[in-house]
This record gives sequence, structure tokens and C-alpha cells, in this order.
Amino acid sequence: MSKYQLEEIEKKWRNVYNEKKSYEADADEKKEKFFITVPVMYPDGRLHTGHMYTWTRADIFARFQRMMGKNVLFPQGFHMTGGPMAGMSLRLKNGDEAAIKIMKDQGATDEDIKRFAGNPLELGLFFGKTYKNDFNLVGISIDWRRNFILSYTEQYSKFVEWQFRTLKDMDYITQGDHPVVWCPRENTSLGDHDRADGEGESPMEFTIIKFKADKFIMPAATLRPETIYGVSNLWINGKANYKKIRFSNGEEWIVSKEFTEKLPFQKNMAEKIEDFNPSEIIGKTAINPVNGEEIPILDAEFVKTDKNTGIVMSVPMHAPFDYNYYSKKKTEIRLKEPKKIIDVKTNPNLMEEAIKRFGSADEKALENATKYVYKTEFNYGILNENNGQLSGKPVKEAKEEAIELIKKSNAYDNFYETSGEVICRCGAKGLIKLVQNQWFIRYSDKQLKEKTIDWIQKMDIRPDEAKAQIINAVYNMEDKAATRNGGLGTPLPWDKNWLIEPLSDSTIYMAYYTFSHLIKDMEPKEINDEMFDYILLDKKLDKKFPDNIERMKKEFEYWYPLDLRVTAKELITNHIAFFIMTHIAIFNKDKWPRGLGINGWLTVNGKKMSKSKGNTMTIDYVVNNYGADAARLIASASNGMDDAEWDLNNINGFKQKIEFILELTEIIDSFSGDRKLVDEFLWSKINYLIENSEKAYNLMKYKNSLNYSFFEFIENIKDYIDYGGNNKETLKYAITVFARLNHPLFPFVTEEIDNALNKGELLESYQSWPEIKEEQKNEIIENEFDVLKQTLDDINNLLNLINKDPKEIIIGIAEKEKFDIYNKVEEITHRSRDIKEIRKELTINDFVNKLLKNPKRLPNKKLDYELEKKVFIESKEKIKEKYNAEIKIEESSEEKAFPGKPMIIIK
RNA sequence: GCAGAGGUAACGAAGCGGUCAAACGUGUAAGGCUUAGGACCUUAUGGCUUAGGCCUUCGAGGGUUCAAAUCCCUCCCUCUGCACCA
Repeated sequence: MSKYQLEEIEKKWRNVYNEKKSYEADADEKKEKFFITVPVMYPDGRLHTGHMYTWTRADIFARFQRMMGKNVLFPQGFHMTGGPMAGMSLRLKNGDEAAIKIMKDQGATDEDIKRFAGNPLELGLFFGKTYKNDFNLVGISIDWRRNFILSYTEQYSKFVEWQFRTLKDMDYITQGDHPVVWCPRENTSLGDHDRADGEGESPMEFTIIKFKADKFIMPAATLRPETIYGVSNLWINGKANYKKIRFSNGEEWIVSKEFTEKLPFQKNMAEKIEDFNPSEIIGKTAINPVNGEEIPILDAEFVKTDKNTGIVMSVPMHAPFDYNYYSKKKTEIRLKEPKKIIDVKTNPNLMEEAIKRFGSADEKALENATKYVYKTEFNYGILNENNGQLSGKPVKEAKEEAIELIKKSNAYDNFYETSGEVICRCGAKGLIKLVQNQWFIRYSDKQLKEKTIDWIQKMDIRPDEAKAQIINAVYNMEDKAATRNGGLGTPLPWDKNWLIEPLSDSTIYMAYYTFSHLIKDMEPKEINDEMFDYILLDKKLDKKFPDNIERMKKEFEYWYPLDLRVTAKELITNHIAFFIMTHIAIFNKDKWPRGLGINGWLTVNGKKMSKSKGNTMTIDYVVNNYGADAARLIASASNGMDDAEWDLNNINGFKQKIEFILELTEIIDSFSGDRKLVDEFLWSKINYLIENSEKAYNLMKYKNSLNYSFFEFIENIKDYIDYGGNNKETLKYAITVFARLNHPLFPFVTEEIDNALNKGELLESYQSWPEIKEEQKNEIIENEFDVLKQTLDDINNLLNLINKDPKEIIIGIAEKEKFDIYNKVEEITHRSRDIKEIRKELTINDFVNKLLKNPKRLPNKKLDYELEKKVFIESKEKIKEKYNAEIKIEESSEEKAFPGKPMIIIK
């Protein structure tokens, strides 16, 4: 009959925790506080165990801190700002079958789906509810009173407005144009997650150089304006559709038909668009705006019209495509020798070399050659004497100056294209829209960066490796577009056409948790900036605030700053950086965040657990089948930022060991022996285990904590019994400590065990973490029991070798003199490991020679002659039982009897 | 491409100058228990070895050191982020 009735146990303690409101925390000046958060969730689908990973890790820390006697606040909010939920709602409204199936698979009824279709918020509220259930099931210790929803909770929107006005007052907000990948059909920006294809592609800026030809302008698009002095001709595709467009300033451009369709997304509308036949201009000349040179306009089929303007400037000596086609043309008509304008010292004939190496037979070959030439020239090229004002500049630095030059000649413009093809989920091809008058947060601010990096150096970051990454992220930070025009969110207070986007309205909301349960009762219109200035920035105002606001201030003052923010590694370069920087920008120094915990993914068979891979398990499934405590094993799957492999096989071993402890708890009264050496051994070990698990918990290295607090702990209890330990007090103490060390990991079953033995208070409710007792530590005893263990191993080995049942086993302990020499050498090793030096301090004999034979294996732990003997004598009965043979323990002067390695004779 | 983090036995993962053939877990194998299977217990799990021994290993190659998985250099491979997107 199984002792581990996990369902009953977990239900029982879940109820107790609920009744006692164990997770609800309020300001209490008498207790030290600890404030921990995990980022808000976007409730657009059911949670699975992969999500659980981060929250369980945070919860373990929260419980650990409670046991250290701290008043712990662990709140959790949701957010519904942004696009995807609105997108899903829209898809449901359009009757998209795939979308409907996704919802149904996650437990939504037809009724629900109808509701979602009209209102994305309904969808969020629906899943939000399931999240609360799932969290409670697993025992995530959240204070739900403080839950709120970004930016659906009206009071919170007031907070965000305050945040943005404050940033604006501090001059951290600017306005400007900004290119984004855009879906022309859905009329919205296309984030990576909204794309059917082309993840990771981004806007790429091309320079447009306006070449005059007749009365027209031939706008050539290029990534390399610095090659302007090397232009030999322009290319136009004689077989493609071109248009002539006129702008309000009177300029007339010749461009591809496709370009005219993209143009409105980035520039002012053309006044007039007419068809244009490229043959009208082929063979005529254009003027290089920088040096006035006349160059021919030539026909080329390779010119693609769906990229850029459809007009290409040709630099044969530095672009393999141009080189290839120009060479061919040269045999048809008379053309000038192209000019070489970039020198690379190590590769004087770079172009020939590239063509030879990659070939010129097809596009692929030419593309590879192009990559090679561009890269080499960019890194090592110098503009030679043919470059007018640019002569002598390294290619790396010439681009900006070339653009200046082109601007001066009134020939500059620019255009954005996607860096690769992007397809929207709706099927439309993505393009670049230049969003105008976009609002930015100035994260590029140098002083702010410096202050932030300074602070990050001082923060507690777990694991340590994450620190460099975060500093790097801040260092490279650019201005962040903070608004968007679609989806859900809080309108920007001074420009209500814009909504504040999700990564910008979620940088300091942790402060809101401290009073979210109080502000909930206020009418949004009662809430104003003055009040937030007073609560959050401690601005002394000539004004008396009502009691509720004083209470909010008190909560904020008590709980803030945030002690630990726990999140997965992919948020480092965006959310985490924004979060720290905004805190530093807005708050006083004593409110800046103190710590971070970063983790990797949860993987199954090496693949990230995610819905799209179909390798997930829902929370309720895991809890119902394996129990909440076992489900929490997830959190100990890894120590740091590396991905953590989740293996259900681990659960069996866990359960079995728990049962062992539960059984021991039940029969605890049957242990009635006196205290012996082996008791001292276990007491000493327990201190070692407490120390190490505490260290591991503090670093959030839960894989290590599990090792110490669980596996090694049980091994030691087993050893204790194996070596003849039989004392009730010792075992009771051991199991009590065991329960407590494991409580953060497995709250329910450990509460049960502790309660059965001690009938005390809840482990969550007072300083229940076991103390380390220095006076119980005894290194030599631990060493001598290692000797015992090692000796038993050796006996096993020998028995395997000789393969017979032993009648008698003689264990010969070395003489006291040998121990003295051994310990002396051990002591000397701390000063010197030079064999010659050690020899000087000893009288040489055979034993000393043997001891010093291998410099790698010098004595390294203290031993004790009396103890070694006693350990074996005390365990004699147990050894006898084990091997079913006569056991003789005696002193031996044989060579084989070594301190820490008794002689073994098997008869 | 740029930036950061990693590569340890069948797998996950500790160790981060000497106690290292390498914790711990999982898997696998043998024996025990059981009518049987599962679960459980014991033992083994780099190679060789009929008395506790020897040899070869910590991505690859060099180097520093009496001593390197651990420190330094070069190379190869994997993961993460690159922003308006949750």
C-alpha cells in the first residue's frame, strides 16, 4: 500500500494555504520584505509546462525567502496590450477555420468563440481565468488580490499616462520617422510573430542617387553610395514596365511600375503617373551628379523591377553583376574602360579573383562573388586617387561622407526595402512603411546608459553570465518606438491617435503591484499625476492627501525596490533592458531594481517546448497525473541559462524516494538505539547539506539544491541506517531538516512530513529554514565514514574478482605512527607540494616513500587512528550482516594497511 | 553579419588548478523479490585485469605548470538576441 497519497496531501495543504491566506502579503514594518516578480503574461492560450518553468523557479525563490523569515510579495498581472489578441479576434470574426480550431482545442465553446470574435478582451479574460487555476494547482504562491491587466485596467492606464508625461518632462521622449515592416492588406506593422514567412527580416535603407538624363531623373538605388566615382553607366530593364512620375516640386522620375505602388508608403504621392517605354531613354546619357561625368544608359535584363526603383547604377570594377554585363556590352558597342576606385592591398585584382573563384555562369555564382567582393572591400578597402574629395578614405568610413557629397549636389534621396521576402499570415507580401511622426523613448541617451551600466554592475544577477549580456544590451540600445496605431493599449496622453505599445507600457508596472489592490477601489477620474508624484517620487507637495493615498504610499515605500525579477533569457535585450533603464530614468536611486534571475528554455528531447512544436503538456494534465510536487521538478531541470531538458522518467525516482521518507516517518518510534559515531557523522553531514542547499537556492541553481537537499540527503540517511544508525532523535532531526530543505521545491508533501513529525506552524509562516550549527560539523568523522564506504566498495570489488562466498573478512587498520606521518604530510601539503621539500621534514622509511610516490596523490584529508578503528568496530555487526561472514577488525603493520585504506583479507 | 553564452561519459548535468575515471539523476545490464509483468532493493555501467592494479578520456589543436576538464592562444560546432514584436 502506497504511503504517498499525493492527491489527498496536496488538496489538504492547498486548502490550508488558501484558508490562511498564506500568500497574501501586506506592508509590515517589523519584518524584512522581499519583492519578487515574473513578467506579465499575455493570456491568448492555455498555459503548458514550458511556461511553468519560469514561474516555478520564481516561486521556489519566494518560498525560500519566506522560510528565511522575510515578508514576501509575489504578485502576478496579465497584459492585453498589443496586436496578436486583436488579430486572433479578427480572424475568428472572419470565420477563419484554423483560428477557430486553435480556440476549440484549448477548451473554448462555440459561445465563447462568438464572444471572442467581437471582443479581443473577452478572449484575454477567458484565458486569464485558466491561468489563475493552473497557478494555484501547481502551488505558485501568488497574491492574487494585486492582479491587474495592462492596459485594460483603467486605473493602470492612468499610471501609464503619468509614466509617459514624466518621461516627456524629463526629455526622454522624441518624435521622428521610422521604417517598419508593414502588411498593406491588414494595414498594420508586421512583427516576427505575425509573419507566415520571413522571420528576422528587417527594413534596409538604400541610398537613391538622382542622375539627370534629359529632362528626367533616373533615381538609382544603392547600398554603396561611396562608389559614386566609379559609376560607368546606368542600367534599365528594357523588357519591363516603367512609369514616369511627377512630383509636386516638378521633378520627373523614371521608375519601375512596382516602385510606384510602394512609393506611397514612404514618400509623398506623385502628382502624375504615366506609362514610360524604357527604349525612349536607352542609349542616351545621364550625368553623374558628383563629378559631372556623362555616362550611358544601357539595357540590362538582370535588373529586377520589384526591388527599389528599377534603375541601377553600374560600378563594374566593384560589383560582379555589373562587371559581367558590362564586359558583354563592351563587345557589342564601344564603351570606356571602367574605373577602379577601391584598392585592397592584399588582393590587387579582387574582381578577377572573385569571378574566377565563384564563376559568372548564373545568378547564384554572381551573388556569391558579390558577397565576397563587398565584404573584402568593406573591411580592407581604401578609396584610391580616383575619388575626388573621398580619395584616401577607408571604405568603412566613406559612406557617410559620400552621402553628404550627394546631398550637396542635390541628388540625394533614400528608400527602404525589406532585407528579404516577408509574407504576412494573411498571405500578403510585406513591404516597408515609413511611419511618420512616431514617438520614441530615448534609450540611446548616453548619460542614462552610463548610469544604468554602473548600476547593473552592482545588481545581483543570477546566473552571473547574464550580466555581460545585459550590459551589452544596454550599451547598444537605440531609441525605441513607443507607440503604434493598431491593436489594444493606452492612448498616448498628448497625442491620442497613438497607442502606447506593449514593451513600453510595461517597464515600471512592478511599482503598481505595491498598491494595485488599493487603487482598484478608486474612480479613474480621481487619479491624477500629483498623486503618483507623491507616492512614487516622494515629491513634497503642499497638500494633504486622503488616507487611502497615504496607505498606497506606505505600501510602495515598504515594498519598493523590486528585489528580484525572474524571466527567460530572450527578454534580456529588450524588456529587461527597458525595465532597468526606465527605473533609473524615473525613480530615485533607492527604488532601483536589485536583482535578476534569468533562465533558458524547457526542452523535450532537445527541442524547445512550445505549442507550435506540439510537444507540450497542459498543467492540469501533469498535476492530475503526477501531482503538483512532482510537476515542480521541472524547475530543477537546469541551473543557469542553458536550456533545461525535461524528462518524465525523473518523476518515478522522486516518488519512490518520497515514499521512503514517509515510511520512515511512520516507523520513527521503532528506532531506539543510542547515539554513536554514526550519529555524529549524520549530524555533521546535515550541516554540510544545509549549507550547500542554501547556497544553491540563493543562486537559483535548483538542480544543485535538489542534489544536496534531496538525493544526497536521502543517500546519507540510508548510509546512516546501513552503518548501524538507530537513534530516533537523530532520524527525526534529519527528516525534519530534509522536509525543510525541500519545502521550496515541493511545498505540499514536505509540509505533510514536517507536520507529522513536529505538529508545528506552517513552514511558510515563520523563519523555518534550518540553522547551521558549527559545533556539529566534524570533518574527520565525515572522512572516516568515507573510508568505511570506500572499504566496503573495495570488498565488493575483491569479492567480484575472486568470485566466492567469503567465510571471514579481516580488516586491518594501520598503526598509529602511520596516521601521524600521514597527517603531518597532509599538513605540509598546504604549504608546499614539492616532494623534495616534504622529504626534508620527515624521517624517510618505506611508508614515507610509498606516501610520496605519486605527487598527484598526496594525503588530502585529515584522518584519525582511534576514530578509524572505532568506525569499523561500531559497524562490524552491519558488515557481518551484509557479507554473511565473520568480520575481524585488527591493527595491522602490513604494508597494505594504509591510513584511510585498511588492509582487506578475504578467506 | 554584429553581439553574448556554451561544448564533460548513452542522455541530462555538476566540477572551474591537485581529494577526477569525473558528483547526482535518468537510461541500460545482471541478481534479488514476485505466479508473471510493473514497481521496488542490490550491484555494475571508458578499456584491460582472478587481490584493491594499470592504461586512455572532459569539442579539436597548441601552450603555461611539478600538476589542467579547470588558466592562456587558435580553430570547429551549438544556442540566444538584433527591437516597435509578444
